[in-house]
Amino acid sequence: MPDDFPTRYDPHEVEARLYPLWERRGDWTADAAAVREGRRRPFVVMIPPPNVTGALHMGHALNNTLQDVLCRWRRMCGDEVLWLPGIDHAGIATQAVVEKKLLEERKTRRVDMGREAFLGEVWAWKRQYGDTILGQLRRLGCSCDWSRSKFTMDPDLSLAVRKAFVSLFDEGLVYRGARIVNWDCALETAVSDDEIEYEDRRGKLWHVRYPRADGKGFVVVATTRPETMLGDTGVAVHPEDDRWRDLVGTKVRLPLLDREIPVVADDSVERGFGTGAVKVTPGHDPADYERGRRHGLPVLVVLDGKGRINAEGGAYAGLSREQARDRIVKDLEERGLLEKVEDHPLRVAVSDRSKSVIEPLVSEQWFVSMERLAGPAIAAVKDGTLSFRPERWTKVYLDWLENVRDWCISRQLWWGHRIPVWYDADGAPAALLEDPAPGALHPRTGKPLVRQDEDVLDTWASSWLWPLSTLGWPDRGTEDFRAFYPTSFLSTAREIIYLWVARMVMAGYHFDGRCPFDTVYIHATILDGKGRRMSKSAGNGIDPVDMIAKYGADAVRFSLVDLTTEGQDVRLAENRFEVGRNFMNKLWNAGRFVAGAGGDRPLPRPPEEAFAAEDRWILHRLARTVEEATGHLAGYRFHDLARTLHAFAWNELCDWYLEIVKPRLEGAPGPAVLWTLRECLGTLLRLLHPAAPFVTEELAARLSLLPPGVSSLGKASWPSPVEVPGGAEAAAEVALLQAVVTAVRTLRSEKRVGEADLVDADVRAGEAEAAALRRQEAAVRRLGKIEALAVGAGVRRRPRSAVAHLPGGVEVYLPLEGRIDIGAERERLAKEIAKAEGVAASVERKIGNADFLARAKPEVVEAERARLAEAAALRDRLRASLADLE
RNA sequence: GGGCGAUUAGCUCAGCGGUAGAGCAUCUCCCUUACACGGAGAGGGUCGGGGGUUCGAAUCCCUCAUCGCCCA
Repeated sequence: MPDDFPTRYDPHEVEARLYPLWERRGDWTADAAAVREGRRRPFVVMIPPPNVTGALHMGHALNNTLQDVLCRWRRMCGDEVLWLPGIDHAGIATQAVVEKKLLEERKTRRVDMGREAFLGEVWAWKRQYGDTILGQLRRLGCSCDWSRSKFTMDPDLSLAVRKAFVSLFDEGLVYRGARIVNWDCALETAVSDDEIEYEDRRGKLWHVRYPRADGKGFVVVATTRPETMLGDTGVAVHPEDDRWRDLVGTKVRLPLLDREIPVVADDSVERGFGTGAVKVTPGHDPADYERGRRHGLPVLVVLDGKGRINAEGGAYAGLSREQARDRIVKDLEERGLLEKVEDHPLRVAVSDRSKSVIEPLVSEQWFVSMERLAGPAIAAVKDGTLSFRPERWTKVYLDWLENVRDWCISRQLWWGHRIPVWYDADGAPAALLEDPAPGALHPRTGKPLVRQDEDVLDTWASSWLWPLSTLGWPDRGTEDFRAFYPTSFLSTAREIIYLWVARMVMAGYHFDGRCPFDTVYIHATILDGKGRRMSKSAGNGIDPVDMIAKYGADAVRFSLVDLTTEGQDVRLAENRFEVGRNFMNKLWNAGRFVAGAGGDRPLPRPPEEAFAAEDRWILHRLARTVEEATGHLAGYRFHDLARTLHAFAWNELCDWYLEIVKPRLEGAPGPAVLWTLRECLGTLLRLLHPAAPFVTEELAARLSLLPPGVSSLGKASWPSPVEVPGGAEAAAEVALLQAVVTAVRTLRSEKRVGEADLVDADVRAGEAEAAALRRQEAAVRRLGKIEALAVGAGVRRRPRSAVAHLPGGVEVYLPLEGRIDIGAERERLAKEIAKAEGVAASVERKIGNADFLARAKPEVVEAERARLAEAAALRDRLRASLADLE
């Protein structure tokens, strides 16, 4: 074996060499002209753009592996594939990271340095770290079209965002207003409903006495958040609550601030909660906001952006939420206004980004009115234009769209797309496609524009345009847009079905009139070995880059593909990658073996009659494998794909074909065996190439398995099944060979006869089987380590020989006198007889059942009859064997 | 509170109406000239509990239990 074909596959050298070669050669650069001229069908995938702040995690590794598998496959099928990569500016997350860094390193806050300077810092940060994750995708082997890589804040994509905003504004679908929003006090910005999560916490329920204005005692209200009483503008009771009926329309005095507030009746009040009377704080509670609106109560906001009590809070102004609560509770207690305190479980809203407790508060924000946009997105799945895999995610998508709420799109941040709205001195807004010149006038009011809106847009306001904007929209006439839009396939995580997928569909329909993709594949969630989500904070993550370093990219990819069953979550422990690594090494060695046997040079296909039975068999199996693998890919059945290829390569090609054929490879091997080996290996490498691009490419090159004029496996055509004359008959012959060899091996192992010990074997079989076995005699003897093999219908069992009973009446005898423990043998046979009797009896019962005969499908009945015959025959033969033993 | 998913060999999971499967782990043997990241063989499951439909259920329906995710 040549030294340059080491016994172990070294992924790192191969990966480091091949990837840059592929990329430099532009193998994945999509050709719009080929599509426009009708030469190729497009297959377009938009990468879910990872955050600039991000590093590759297992979810990315899985998602992008699956996308790459499909892209590489479709490319081999002759499609013009565009897999467009890019990054998302991730407004909140990125700004938070940079702010933190500045504070730590320079003790500077963004407000101290100003907007311009701060944005300069973020851009610098983006330039430094922005491509990290894209580099990691390269290590994974992703075949993205890097020439078209995009960033959501690129000028062209920013223009798209601006265009989208202005047109929505002009259509009246975007509006500004004071609404209750989720306020993140740490990041000092509003966030959307979809960017918060809920946590169960232990809290308290404070029962507070609100004195009646008429001096006749108190109304006791229960609250989990006493500090918000500073913003109370009413007390509400249920209209049919007899306890409070006479109170409706009167007033109570708000303690501590000594403000008179009305008691109103509202049927949203839960009578069973506390005393049935609740405080109404329209400025700081979504339900109270609605109640306040119904009853015309004023809205008081008592917190500032950092969550501190503002001037409305009188003596409490300047205190944090927590301090204010303590002080207020203490003050109430001192005044005898605290009736009782109970433990009370509650769910608090927490910001996804900062993990700080969300403060609902009323503030002026921009909203997108969603209902009209949702209509076509709903229709798309109902009429089949858009489908989800697995299908059940459709419901999740529909549920959200059918109950969609308006989308708060303004963020009090600096990093992002600045809202393209200017105001005149009266505060009338104008949304403009281009920055106005100094002194420009408001297009509607004619007054000078004096200032631009300070806020930026939610990051999703650019992501939802991703398929459109990356291809040139708002210019729908670009070559790329005309060739590649709408796209084909989107693979993403379930948690962004609404955040991203639904919104992309809405944007697609609204701005272009078409659905942006036709298939949405929701990939598995990766959990740790104990079934928990992997997360940085839990410290239970497995870093894919580490795994690639340790096991190789192909091993990681193949393992992930193998783990991907339809929609099921994946519990991932590190040793799962050994499956992939071991398989890659197996392949490598199969290649090494074929090369060593002289199979590394192309040769013409020999005439049909040159092929031996095992050649026809393996080629027949290869054709089935091609069929199955193709079907699995077309159906997104990734696990099945991996399993099919693994089983063929390992359990058929390596375990049997290579072993059977070894003697034919000694000296000067004939063309049939070499050709068959090359055909199997070459086809297998192509089938595996989408999942494991590196080893397959390397082996194809080393063994000259690339078709003439083709520079890379990725450019070779996807195999089609090639039928083999006599394939099925050859398969039967090899199956018999396998059965006999396996039986001999099992008997030896049971009888403790080592493989070094050659034994004789006698096989009794019918004429057809005997003939087949005689043809395969050399292989049977070699694989079974058999000295002399006697085969025939007349073969009789020699005394004291071990016996194995095979289907079809074939019996294998190993004369091992002296090595057989008669007692143990008797026991074994008795056990097998009992088993055969059990099967026979149960099948007899079944066949004896008239209902079964009448109602079961004929082929099932037939199969059961055959099964009974087989079981009965086996039982009889086993009994005879037992009798022989006595 | 509503929805979705899971519960199959020691572990991780396939199978989803007609004889219970894989990988890993375990046990035995083997460094046989492709591979010990390997080869040969073996053991191991009343398919969460209960009820139903069916000639027949791990597979369909109902119900209970446990775990997980999403939404409110």
